[in-house]
Amino acid sequence: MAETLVVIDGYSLMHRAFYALPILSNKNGIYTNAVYGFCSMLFKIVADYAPSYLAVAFDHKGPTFRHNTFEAYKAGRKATPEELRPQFDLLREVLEAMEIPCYELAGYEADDIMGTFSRLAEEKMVPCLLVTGDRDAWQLIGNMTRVLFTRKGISQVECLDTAGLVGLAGVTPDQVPDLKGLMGDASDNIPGLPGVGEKTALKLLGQFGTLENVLENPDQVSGKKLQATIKEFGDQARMSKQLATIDREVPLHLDFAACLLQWPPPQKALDKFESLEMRSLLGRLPQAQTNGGDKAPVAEIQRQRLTTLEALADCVASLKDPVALTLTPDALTLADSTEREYTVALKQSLLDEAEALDVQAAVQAIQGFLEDDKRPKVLHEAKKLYHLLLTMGVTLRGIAYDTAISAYLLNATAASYPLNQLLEEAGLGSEQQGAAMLMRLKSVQSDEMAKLQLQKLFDTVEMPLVDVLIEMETQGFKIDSEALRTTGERFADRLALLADEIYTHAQGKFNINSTKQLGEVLFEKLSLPHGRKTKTGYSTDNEVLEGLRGMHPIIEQVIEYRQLMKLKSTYIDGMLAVIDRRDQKIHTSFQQTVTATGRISSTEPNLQNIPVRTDMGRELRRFFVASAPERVLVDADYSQIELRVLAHMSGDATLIDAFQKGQDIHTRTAAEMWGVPMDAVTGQMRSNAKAINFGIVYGISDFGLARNTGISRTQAAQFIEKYFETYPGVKAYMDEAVANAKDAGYVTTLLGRRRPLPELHAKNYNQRAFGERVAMNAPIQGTAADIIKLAMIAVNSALRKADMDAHLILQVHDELIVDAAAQLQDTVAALMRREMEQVLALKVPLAVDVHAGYTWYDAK
DNA sequence: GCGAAGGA
DNA sequence: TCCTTCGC
Repeated sequence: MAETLVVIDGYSLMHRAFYALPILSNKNGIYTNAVYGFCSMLFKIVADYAPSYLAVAFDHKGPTFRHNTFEAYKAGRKATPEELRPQFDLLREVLEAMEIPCYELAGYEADDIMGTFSRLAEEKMVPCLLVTGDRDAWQLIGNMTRVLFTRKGISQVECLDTAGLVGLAGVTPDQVPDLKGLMGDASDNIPGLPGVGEKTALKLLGQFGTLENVLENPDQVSGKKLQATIKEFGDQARMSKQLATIDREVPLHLDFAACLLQWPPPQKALDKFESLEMRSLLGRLPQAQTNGGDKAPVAEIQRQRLTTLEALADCVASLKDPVALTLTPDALTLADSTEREYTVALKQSLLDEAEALDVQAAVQAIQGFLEDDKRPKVLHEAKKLYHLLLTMGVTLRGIAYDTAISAYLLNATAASYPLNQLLEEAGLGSEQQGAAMLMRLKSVQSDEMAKLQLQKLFDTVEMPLVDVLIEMETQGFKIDSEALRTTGERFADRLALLADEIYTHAQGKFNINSTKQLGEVLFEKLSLPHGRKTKTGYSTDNEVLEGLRGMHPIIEQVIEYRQLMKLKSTYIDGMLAVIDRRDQKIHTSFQQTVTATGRISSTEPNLQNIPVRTDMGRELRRFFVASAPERVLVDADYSQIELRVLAHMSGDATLIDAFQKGQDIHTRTAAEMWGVPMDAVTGQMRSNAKAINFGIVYGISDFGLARNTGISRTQAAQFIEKYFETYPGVKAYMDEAVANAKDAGYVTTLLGRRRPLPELHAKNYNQRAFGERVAMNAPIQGTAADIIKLAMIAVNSALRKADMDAHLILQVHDELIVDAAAQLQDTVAALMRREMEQVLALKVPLAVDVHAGYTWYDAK
């Protein structure tokens, strides 16, 4: 088609886009999903139809000529959602930048403008394509005019010409207003004939051709009731038809020359996409014009449907490694590096149920492939898939590439890594999420990782770690649930007693767990002096309560109540709730793509925050036991790993010396800071030095240090200064780390793990200061995380190589726990110490403490 | 500092 | 959602 005019119904398409896409906001908190969807659709139309002219028509706010005819026209429409409304102005900005004209006119709707456009186009013999979800526009279809109808969401569209319309709706374009006049339209509040729906209306039009003919010959209509309706409501039907009839003579100058489409769009539009974080759109523009340039064109994927288990089995046998695989409730898809995707529809799918295969059967058909570790697999969130397949009796092996983990290495600060978003960001669109797209994503990510030198970290640390984490999760941690339950009951009794005493002192019952109510009781009813306030009331945290100790007997009881409550609810009831009935074990989930620093986290339950600091809390570790009576737990933890890493990375002579001599680091720090011999360091001095070392490790501010030690902020700042004088190498390293980070926009660990730091260029001082602390701290904590990950891989591999009856079951940041046969206790202890200490050579030795015992309490 | 969790 | 508390 030589030249085509495309006119888009802006309001309609924005609505479709808005409801089709999740409400996403960009980093400035601006909602952009509808604008994005609109543009995505626009891009697709341009790609598919290559129009010469393009315009967007909008409804004008305020009444239209239709309201003069019928007051209630479009009454009762839902208000535009809060998240959508501001996007219309944004869309206009985008369209302006693309130099695409927008038309609207007081008193008219987008339909009328489209109708006028299409009349003009027909007069000029220019083919015209109208894009809208509004069925009214179907009446505009003609020789030169077609309607692109958004069926569902924005991905499915249908291009309708006259024949297509007759096939779809059973009416000709001319009859569309008649149809609506008869049946009405609830969404526009057009009445039509009462009791006449689509079926009756179509029947009548089939018989009489037009609405007028129907109204003039009511007696020829079958059915007494219908005849009466037609006689009584004839005028209403005429008016309804009139309302539904599009005005093709809008008094508006429609300038085709102004609609001449620029493609690719001008640079200012590309900048606009960039600023709105719609970079993926850029990748869909013609090659020569893109900014970055090297995005692969999104080629068509050839899909092949597999409908038998035999075909599925043949398929995996024929695919070249590595093989990408996705499994959703709807479908199993497979692909290798060729551009073909094999799809198996699954039973749960509502569509094609007859032809669909059973998941279990499909998985079993390729069990050999799934369990073959010699067949590398590309997956998204592989660990999740592993557990899913395990419930079907299949052990997933050969996990070679996880796109979620790759995305995490490329940007560790994202909130999550959903596949559709990754595809979108990679410029691959978000609609198709099968194995072929997964394969393409891998290739985009691999290029990115190569550029950022993350390949080695990915291949030698993160991917091998997946198998280790899987094994740990599968092994689980045995719990003495009987004893745990008994203790829970004891705690409950004690809590009830405490509550009673607290109520007596408060002269009345209240909810002690409610900080609001507790604050009111303490600071209003009992008139105790209140300290800090939070946003919503008095602060009642432990620090405040400790300050009130001795002022009222209720205080100590509240403190004890708080502690017991925490222990009972989180650690007793919380653990009891997640013990696997089959094996009396807790199987935590390790998250590999969550923390900004590179640590792993543990959920459902969190086994990385089991109490150890207080005596009562530590007692709970007695319920975490070896998996059988003749077995033991071997617990190995790195001593001061972060400070050792700091010594290595900063090269500070004093710090290195301290560790090489195996000295107590806090005592040495105190001795250096106050210029006294180590044996003259008092408990207070050591404890202050410890607080500063703690602050260095966790990147706290002078403000935070002051809070933790109870000294003033100024004094804390002086302490920090003094620390830096003591360790000038550390000071120099920290300064350089911040300067480098400001320059590069990110920091890295020893193994090259990256953390982006946009905060460093924030206008706000606090944000910037925060960024600086992160720049100093993240490489330290992140490197420590790298090291223990290496250690996990090394320990696991050594245990497996020696085929020992011993398994890693837990990691707590600087600590690894192995469940082992009792006779292996010393062997395993030695193995763990060796592997952990030797995993990486630093300028200072890595020291590991190892303990063993039947319970976790005894193994510390 | 980070992350997980419970309770209101 | 906020507050609090547990670990590293």
